[in-house]
Amino acid sequence: MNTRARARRGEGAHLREELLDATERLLAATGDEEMVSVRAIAEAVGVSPPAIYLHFPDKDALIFEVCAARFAELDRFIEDAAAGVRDPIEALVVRGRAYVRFGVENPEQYRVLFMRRGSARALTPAELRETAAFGNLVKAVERAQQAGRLTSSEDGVRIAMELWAVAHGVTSLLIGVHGFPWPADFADRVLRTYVDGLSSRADTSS
Amino acid sequence: MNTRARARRGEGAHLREELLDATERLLAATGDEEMVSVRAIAEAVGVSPPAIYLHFPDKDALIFEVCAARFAELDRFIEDAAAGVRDPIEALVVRGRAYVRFGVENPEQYRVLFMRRGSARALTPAELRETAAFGNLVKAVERAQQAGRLTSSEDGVRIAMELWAVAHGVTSLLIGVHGFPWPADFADRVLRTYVDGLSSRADTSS
DNA sequence: CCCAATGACTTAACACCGTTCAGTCATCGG
DNA sequence: CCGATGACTGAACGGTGTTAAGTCATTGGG
Repeated sequence: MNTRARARRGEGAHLREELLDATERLLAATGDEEMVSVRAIAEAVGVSPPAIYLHFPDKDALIFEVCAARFAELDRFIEDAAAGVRDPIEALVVRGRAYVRFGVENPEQYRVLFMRRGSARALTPAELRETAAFGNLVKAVERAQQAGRLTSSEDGVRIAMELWAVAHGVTSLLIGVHGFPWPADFADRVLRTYVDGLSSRADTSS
Repeated sequence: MNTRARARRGEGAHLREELLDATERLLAATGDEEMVSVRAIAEAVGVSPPAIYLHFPDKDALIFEVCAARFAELDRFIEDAAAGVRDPIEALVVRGRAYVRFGVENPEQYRVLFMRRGSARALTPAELRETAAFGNLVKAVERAQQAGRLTSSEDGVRIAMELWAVAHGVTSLLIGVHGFPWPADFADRVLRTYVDGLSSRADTSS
C-alpha cells in the first residue's frame, strides 16, 4: 500500500518536505484543521502515521509550520499591494484591505495563526514584532506620521496594533460568520473610517 | 459509581438542566471546548455518556446552547453599562467597551459563538439580527444619528455592523493573542478612534 | 570484505474521542 | 396486576493523536 520508497541514509529531510506539502494541500482542500488527521497526512504521502513523529514533535507543530509559512507570504502580498500608493494614509487603507483579502482567501491558515486558543502553539509577541508584516506596518504608520498626517506624539507600534485589530476584526468576522449580509465594501469602509479617526486625532494635536 | 437517582416518569427534563449546568461549569473551568468531553460531562452529572443523546442531538448542540445562554446575558451587561450615559456618541464607546470586557471574561463562550468554523453550528444572520444585543446596538446608532452626531444618510444596521467588527477585532485579539503587550486602554482607544471616524463622515455630509 | 551501528521507517498498541444499538429497569395508566 | 413506555445503561464501532518496540537496508570502520 505504501507507495513511497524509503529515503536514503542522509535524506530523511525529504519526507519532512513532503509532509509539509501534503498537509498544506489537505488543509486547503478540506478547509478544516481537524479534518486533516495525522493518518490522512501519512496516507497522502504514502507512509505510516508514526513516521511523522520523526520529523515533528506533534501534529500541532506540523500544522503550525504550514500556516506560519503562509504568514510569510502575507508580507509580500501586502507590500505588493501598497507598492504603488504614494499617499501614506491611503497606503494604510490599502495595506489593511490586502490583509483582509489574504485572510479571507486562506481562512484555515488564518484561523490557526490568529483565532486559536492561547494554550495552543501560537505566534509569540516576539515572533510577531520581528515579523516582516508587522514591522512593515509600523514603518508605514511612521511614514504617515512623518508626513504630518498622523500624530507624531504617539508610538507607531501602538497605532499599528490598533490598525491590526481593526483589520483582524473584519477578517475574523468574514471568516467566522458566514451568510451575514456583509457589504462588498465592508473592509474598505471600516478601514477608511478608522484612519479618518486617526487623522482627526492628529488634527487636535496640531 | 453513578450517584444520580433515575428521574421519575415525566421529569426527564431535569437531567437536561443538569447537563447544561455541568457543561457550563466544565467549560469555565477548563476554558477549552475540546477538553469538555461528552464522557466528562456525563461523569460530572453522574450518568452514562449516551444519556446525553436523549436530550441533545449531539455534543455541539449542548455546547452551543450553553454559550448562547451567555450571549443572552451579554445584552443585559451592555445595557446596564450604557444605561446612565447621556451622550449618544459616548454611549457607543461605552457599549463597545462592555462588549469587549464581556468577551474577555467569557473567552471560551465567545470563541464558540464567534470564532468557530462556519460549518459548525453558529449564530445565523437571522438569529443575530433578532438578537437583543444587536438590535439595541442598532437603536443606539440611530439615536446618535437622530442627534445629528452621525450621518443619517447611512443605514444604521450597517454602521452597527462596523462597530461590531471593531469591537470584535479587539476582543478576538485579546482572547487569542496572549502575552502581546496590549495597552490597558486598548479597547477604549480603538473604539473612540472609530466613532471619531464615524463622526467625521457626518461632518463631510452636513 | 564483512559486520556492527545507525538512520528511516513500520507494526501493534494505548487511551481517548463522539456516537449508536440493543437491552434493562422502574414506574405508570388501564 | 400487567403491558407499555420513559429513562437510562453496557457494550461496541470507527475514529483520533501518540508511543514503544521491532524491522530492515545502508554505511562507515576494522
